[in-house]
Amino acid sequence: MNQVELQSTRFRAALIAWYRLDGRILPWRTTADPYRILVSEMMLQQTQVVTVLRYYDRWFQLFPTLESLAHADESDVLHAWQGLGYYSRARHLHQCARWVVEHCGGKLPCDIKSLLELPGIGRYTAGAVASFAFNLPAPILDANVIRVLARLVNLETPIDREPGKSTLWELAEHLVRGPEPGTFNSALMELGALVCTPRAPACERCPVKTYCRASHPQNIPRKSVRAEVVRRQENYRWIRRGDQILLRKCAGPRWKGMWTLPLADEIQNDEVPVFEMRHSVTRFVIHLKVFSGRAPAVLAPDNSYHRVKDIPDLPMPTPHRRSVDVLLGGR
DNA sequence: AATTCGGGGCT
DNA sequence: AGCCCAGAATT
Ligand code: SF4
Repeated sequence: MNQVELQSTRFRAALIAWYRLDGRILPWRTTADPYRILVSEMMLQQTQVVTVLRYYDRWFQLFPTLESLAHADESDVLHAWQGLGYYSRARHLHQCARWVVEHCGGKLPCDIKSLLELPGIGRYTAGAVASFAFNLPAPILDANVIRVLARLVNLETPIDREPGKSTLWELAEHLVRGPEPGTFNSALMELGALVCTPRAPACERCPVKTYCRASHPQNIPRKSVRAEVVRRQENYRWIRRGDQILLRKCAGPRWKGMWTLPLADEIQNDEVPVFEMRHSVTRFVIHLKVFSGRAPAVLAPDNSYHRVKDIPDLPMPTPHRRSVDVLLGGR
């Protein structure tokens, strides 16, 4: 065994030993069911653990198996995802379930290449399913692992473009080729979540500090400069006809398949909003304003009326759900 | 390679 | 107020 391999072997052992003692018990860590692993990985994309915990268990009450998800209506799937954001994840997960039930006998594939062909599954999620559900030595690279590995090798180039990205993938690929690849990947992520944190890493209690080359870990990872924030205003109408409200079904890509208030095309200077709020979509800060309106003579093709009692069951993005709740509650 | 896609936790 | 988060798809 050469020097590098010897170091790697000890590194893996130290990290896994720490994880067994200090790792958190999370719902998706106490199962090897590929469906449950997949749902957790889809929900956790760009979403913090505490947020996912509010959705995870309820998901399986609604869709206990991959097959039940495959047979569900997209509207119900989006409704269960309501509030989590990045709704294409829900639509892709639904499409994924239908594909696997239709073409794979209801069993998720375990090899990376097949997993990558499924909708919504990229390099990270494929590796996560392969390693967590099937215990295969597939690398993962998420925000936690990026931070840990970049600091370990003191990577000072940007981690969100080449050649930094490939450097990290190769390192992850090398390290996972040891015993218990699934546990190792979990441990790597957990170190990033609990010890090797973004602002102030707790190096003094780090189980792999003797392997770490970062001189100023708080300055790593480095990222490309992000786009400037752009402010936008969006105007909507509150149109009531008896016990019904006019809504619009989004055709996407933003909020595709979900219901919002109908867009207002022209606002007169003297109109005063009946509701307003700010919310953000990545680099956009959106000032949402709702104006009272009259029922249009001709209904736009994507608009339709819905009874007040049915609105809770429609999938709606958070800002519009809040608008409707306030406007209905404040009668 | 750059941009888009949500929403909330945390400092 | 700004940064960050178990990323993927599209352009
Ligand atoms: S020593 Fe510090 S910077 Fe290095 S891996 Fe551990 S926590 Fe992160």
